[in-house]
Amino acid sequence: MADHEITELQLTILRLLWERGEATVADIWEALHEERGLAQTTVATLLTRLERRGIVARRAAARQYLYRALVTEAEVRRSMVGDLTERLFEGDVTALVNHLLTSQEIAPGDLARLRTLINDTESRSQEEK
Amino acid sequence: MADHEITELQLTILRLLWERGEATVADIWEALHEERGLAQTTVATLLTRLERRGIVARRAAARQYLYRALVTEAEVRRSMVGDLTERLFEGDVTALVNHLLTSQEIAPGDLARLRTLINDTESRSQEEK
DNA sequence: AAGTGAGAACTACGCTTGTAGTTCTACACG
DNA sequence: CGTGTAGAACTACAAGCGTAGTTCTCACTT
Repeated sequence: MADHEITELQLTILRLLWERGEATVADIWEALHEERGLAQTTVATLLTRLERRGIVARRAAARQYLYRALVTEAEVRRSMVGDLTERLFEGDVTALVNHLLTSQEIAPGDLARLRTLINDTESRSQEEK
Repeated sequence: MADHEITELQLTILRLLWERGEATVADIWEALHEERGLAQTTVATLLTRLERRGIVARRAAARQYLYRALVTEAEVRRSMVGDLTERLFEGDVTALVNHLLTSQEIAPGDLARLRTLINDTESRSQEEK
């Protein structure tokens, strides 16, 4: 939906929201400040900005706002993977897969799993007919 | 090599450099200003910044600098795809492929091509043994 | 030698990010 | 009823980006 460009930190926050459904600034901060050492105000700022961009929404609830994501993880993935495919491989998905096969470290066992995935996809699309 | 975060415009410029090997500001500008309507100084600024970041290098040549990329297309792809896989799929490449198969538009014919790719990769890794 | 013109260098500006301090507000408690 | 305080809102700041104008420099031309 919303035009993306989700940064790492934003994604981290979104992931927490997806996990929890709804969360307060304090919730997010608690989950984050261990590893990232962020201030609560930082988290609040981030959430406010995400809200302005229409990526999350919030509702008032007893003293604190409850935030929730307006985009799904699948949407973000689709959008980001799509962008990358477009940018780097002129939209050619098979070129991306080829890249994954050749220059990424793929465990040998993964090849078999991929074959299975492909077969499943194929039979699924067969059924749809 | 260099820590990335290559933006769209930067990638566009890099792509031109990869195509040409070396190019002047004017060359890049010429190739770009049709579609993007950029000023020459803009291109120059971009190249200067990329140089500062160690992503391109330049050498003086008769009145103008010749720029060339210090990173290869494969490196950038590896780095960017790797980042994305990490960010979005916790590094699980097969999860990325699965995503491509299920939620991206893959032409039916692509499935066969993918299978071939996998077979090739497999036999190639067999040979290496 | 002086001038001009192409290209490089410098400066600038609005925007977004990560980061966070400071101030405001309104409820709960005494 | 006054006040402390938690949480929200506002303000701030350095960096990097896209974008580009302005100034500087130096090699050729007259």
